[in-house]
Amino acid sequence: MKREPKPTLKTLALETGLAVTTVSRALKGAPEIAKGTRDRVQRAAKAIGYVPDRAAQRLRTGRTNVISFLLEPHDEMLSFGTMMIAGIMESLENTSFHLVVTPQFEKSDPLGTVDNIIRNRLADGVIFCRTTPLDIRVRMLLEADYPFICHGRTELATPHPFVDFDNFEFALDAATRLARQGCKKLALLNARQPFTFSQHLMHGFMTAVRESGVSHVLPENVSIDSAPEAVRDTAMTCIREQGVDGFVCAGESSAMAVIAAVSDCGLRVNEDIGMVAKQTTPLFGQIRPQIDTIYEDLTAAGRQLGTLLLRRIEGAPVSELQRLEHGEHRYRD
Amino acid sequence: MKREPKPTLKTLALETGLAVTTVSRALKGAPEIAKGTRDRVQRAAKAIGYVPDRAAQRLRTGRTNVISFLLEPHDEMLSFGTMMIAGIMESLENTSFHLVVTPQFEKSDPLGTVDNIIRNRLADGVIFCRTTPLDIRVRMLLEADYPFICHGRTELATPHPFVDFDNFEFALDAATRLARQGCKKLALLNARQPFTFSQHLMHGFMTAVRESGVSHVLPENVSIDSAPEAVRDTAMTCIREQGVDGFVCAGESSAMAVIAAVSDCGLRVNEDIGMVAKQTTPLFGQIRPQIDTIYEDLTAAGRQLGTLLLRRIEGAPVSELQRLEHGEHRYRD
DNA sequence: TTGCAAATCTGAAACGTTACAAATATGGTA
DNA sequence: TACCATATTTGTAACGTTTCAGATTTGCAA
Repeated sequence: MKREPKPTLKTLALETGLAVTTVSRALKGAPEIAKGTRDRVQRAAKAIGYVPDRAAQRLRTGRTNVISFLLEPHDEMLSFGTMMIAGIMESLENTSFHLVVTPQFEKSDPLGTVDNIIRNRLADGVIFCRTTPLDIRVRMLLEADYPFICHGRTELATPHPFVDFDNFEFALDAATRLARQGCKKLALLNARQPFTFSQHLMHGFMTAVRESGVSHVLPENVSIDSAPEAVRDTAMTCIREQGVDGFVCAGESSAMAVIAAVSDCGLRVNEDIGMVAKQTTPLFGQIRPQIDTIYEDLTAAGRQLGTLLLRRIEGAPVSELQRLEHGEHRYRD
Repeated sequence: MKREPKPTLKTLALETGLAVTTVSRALKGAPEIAKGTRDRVQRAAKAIGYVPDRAAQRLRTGRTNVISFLLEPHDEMLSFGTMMIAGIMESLENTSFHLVVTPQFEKSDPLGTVDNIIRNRLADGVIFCRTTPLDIRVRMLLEADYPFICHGRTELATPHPFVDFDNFEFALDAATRLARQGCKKLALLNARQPFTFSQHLMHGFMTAVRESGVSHVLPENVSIDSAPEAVRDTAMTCIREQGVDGFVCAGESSAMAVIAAVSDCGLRVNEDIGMVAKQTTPLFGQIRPQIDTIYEDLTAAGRQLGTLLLRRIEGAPVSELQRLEHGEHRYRD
């Protein structure tokens, strides 16, 4: 690998006849460096294309200029990761931060992953998703006073930065709409138990059920993380054996499975069986028959997560770093 | 942020009564360190949870222990990124490498991104996708003799590592199948021109068309990157005005758009209009009506990319670092 | 002219690691 | 016992940056 020596502060010092220290300070615009010198150094730096060495900076200052994003690679929603990442990247543009994606296989203890980051100062801040009510990662990071932000809320007493989607509202609106459409028995295809947002979904769903007086079913063996085949089978059982005529789907994947189930039952979506699903990709608007959806913008969420985390790193108070986003109705009519 | 001082080589040296140098070499199992000493040091390291400081190593050795993955965040196939990343991560497990995702907005010059990586040695190796026949990134990296691997091939004279999917074969098989099913006029929903694999697709498609004597259409205003609405409109035009009765879809998103188009024309997929699509997510198996697909395993591709790149970094010859993967037929019968 | 504060600039040390040359210990042979 | 080769360990320097304390220069009042 060819390597013409990279320009360093020393190069610049030689070039300008100044001391390394002076060059360093001039580049970051320190006020005790004469204006003329500052300009001269900065011009020289631009000219030879100087960029500070991250490793050296990191070694010296302890700042890594890295944001670590914990990703469960086999997430049910494949597009989830990319959209989040796209958003985070946008928020990091024009900063010196790099985005490191750290695998967090669910079975392998999240503890180890986070502990590793904390103890070896692998990042200046951490972002993660799929938050649980008593999330161990949140507890560890709070304990270490390490900057982080998560997608989803916890039930912990200590407030912490988060970005969440209002899943209560989503499920409430969705179920209410189905009831208004005349559905008599609703099913909720929920997220997996451990995640906080599954409780929000459930709560919203049950509130609507109660308010509108319809009956309901909560399939237990299956979640939006389950294999689509399993979801489809469960949905068919709901339809055939339990008289369900309306589904609230918390994910696109399970929505497709429900559509498949309806079709495989010889019934028609919307006509015979009502559906409202959460939509997170534009793609889903092309599904036929079209269904009512409520849109969650994950790229925007990623952008928020990144932006707020940067603020957190700069020391902003937690109270300014909490966001609850709302869904956008995309109903057919 | 609480910081109990991280154990370093010095800590270990004090603890064991050895010199820092000795500790360093003992930890990497250098043969000139007495067996007993090595064991002692390694045990001590384990005990206090010593992990070498990445910044210091990087500064000293020039090795970054970083793989940079160039990602176009607004890719047409949202799941693409996550699946690739999942694969790359798997290949990096149990190595000291971290995965840095570097944004590569298509309009913003890829030149800058790659040049930055090369000049500032931001990574030990680079992975990217959406390769073009005369890909500028490939040329720059070859020129700099910088380790990299790409998803897709080029037409450059210098051989280089790659992992590609046999899109020629895919399009050939898909079109042939449609012709056998009795379709008379086929359309190819291709990738965008600039990418090498669009030529492979075209070539495979045309070969099948020629061999089976059917007629064909190559919609030009639209690609698998286009908005689904545009694809759908084009597909409807194909069906209504050009008599197309079979589609080869190079992507899931456009496949859904075609299904929508067929449905919106009041026709039935498979019965009236034949389709074969490339499938890259399990989700797509739930689409109704079911359609014939050929499966491309992107996670496996990511795994390959990572593994081969690591070999490249270790100096393996290019000839061992080229792979062409084949699709897996998922036909309905 | 002298003195002194303010304005600029500089040198040395340190972050944690590895490479190199050199020092010491060990064992065996003359 | 003296000596040398081998085995093992050590000290120093360097990677590129920032920080700290200190050095030099400048301008101006006395």
